[in-house]
Amino acid sequence: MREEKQNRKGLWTEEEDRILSEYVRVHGRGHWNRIPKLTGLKRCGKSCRMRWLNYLSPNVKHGDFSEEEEDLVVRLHKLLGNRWSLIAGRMPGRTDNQVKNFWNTRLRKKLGIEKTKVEATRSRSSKMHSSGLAEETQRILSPENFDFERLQSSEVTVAGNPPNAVEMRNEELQFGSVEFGNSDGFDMDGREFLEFYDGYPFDEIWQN
DNA sequence: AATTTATTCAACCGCTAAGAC
DNA sequence: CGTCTTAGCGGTTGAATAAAT
Repeated sequence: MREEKQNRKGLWTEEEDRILSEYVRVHGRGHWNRIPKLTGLKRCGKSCRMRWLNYLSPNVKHGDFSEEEEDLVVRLHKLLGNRWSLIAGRMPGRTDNQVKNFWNTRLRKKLGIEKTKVEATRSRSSKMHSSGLAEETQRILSPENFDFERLQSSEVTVAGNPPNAVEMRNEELQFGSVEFGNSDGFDMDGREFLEFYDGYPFDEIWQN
């Protein structure tokens, strides 16, 4: 018995957006795959979740990235690699998808970055929680790979409020201790470095 | 003006972690 | 414990649009 529950794919129509927005307004976010049943929307839960988080949510900022945002993406990518969600978590109003697209289409070209080298593709949290981030941070912060003078002589400004960790649950994030340039007596852990790096008190960012 | 080629980015897919039961 | 469901991440695709020919 082939039920006719063929879900739609492709771009969302205004009507579909309206239905999804109304559902979220009434029921809140979550339990996305109830939506097709409750609303008759011909979209799978995963698609609904994505559409809300990346487009319909009022937290999402639309339009081109500003100069400041671009600068921040460059810096954070240098520090964190292709961890788009982490980067987006530090960019108010921007989603991981937006950051990823922006990097791959505009910045990669602009910065003259060739193919995908063996670049920090840390897939996912298990690695972030354990030694993965510490290792990666070590690598990036090593004197060969990082220009501290340039970093220290520049200012980081971010429009809007400090990014919060809502929907990200990054408060569990832990940074391994990082030592670099023992010769110049530079010594901070990853947490201290991030504070230094973008000028926000760590707790302000990572605890909601 | 028509056709081809390149660019953009919304959306998809597979996979994994975490949670529910 | 195991199995099922839900949430989340990042690489990749392809339709829509723009630029080039």
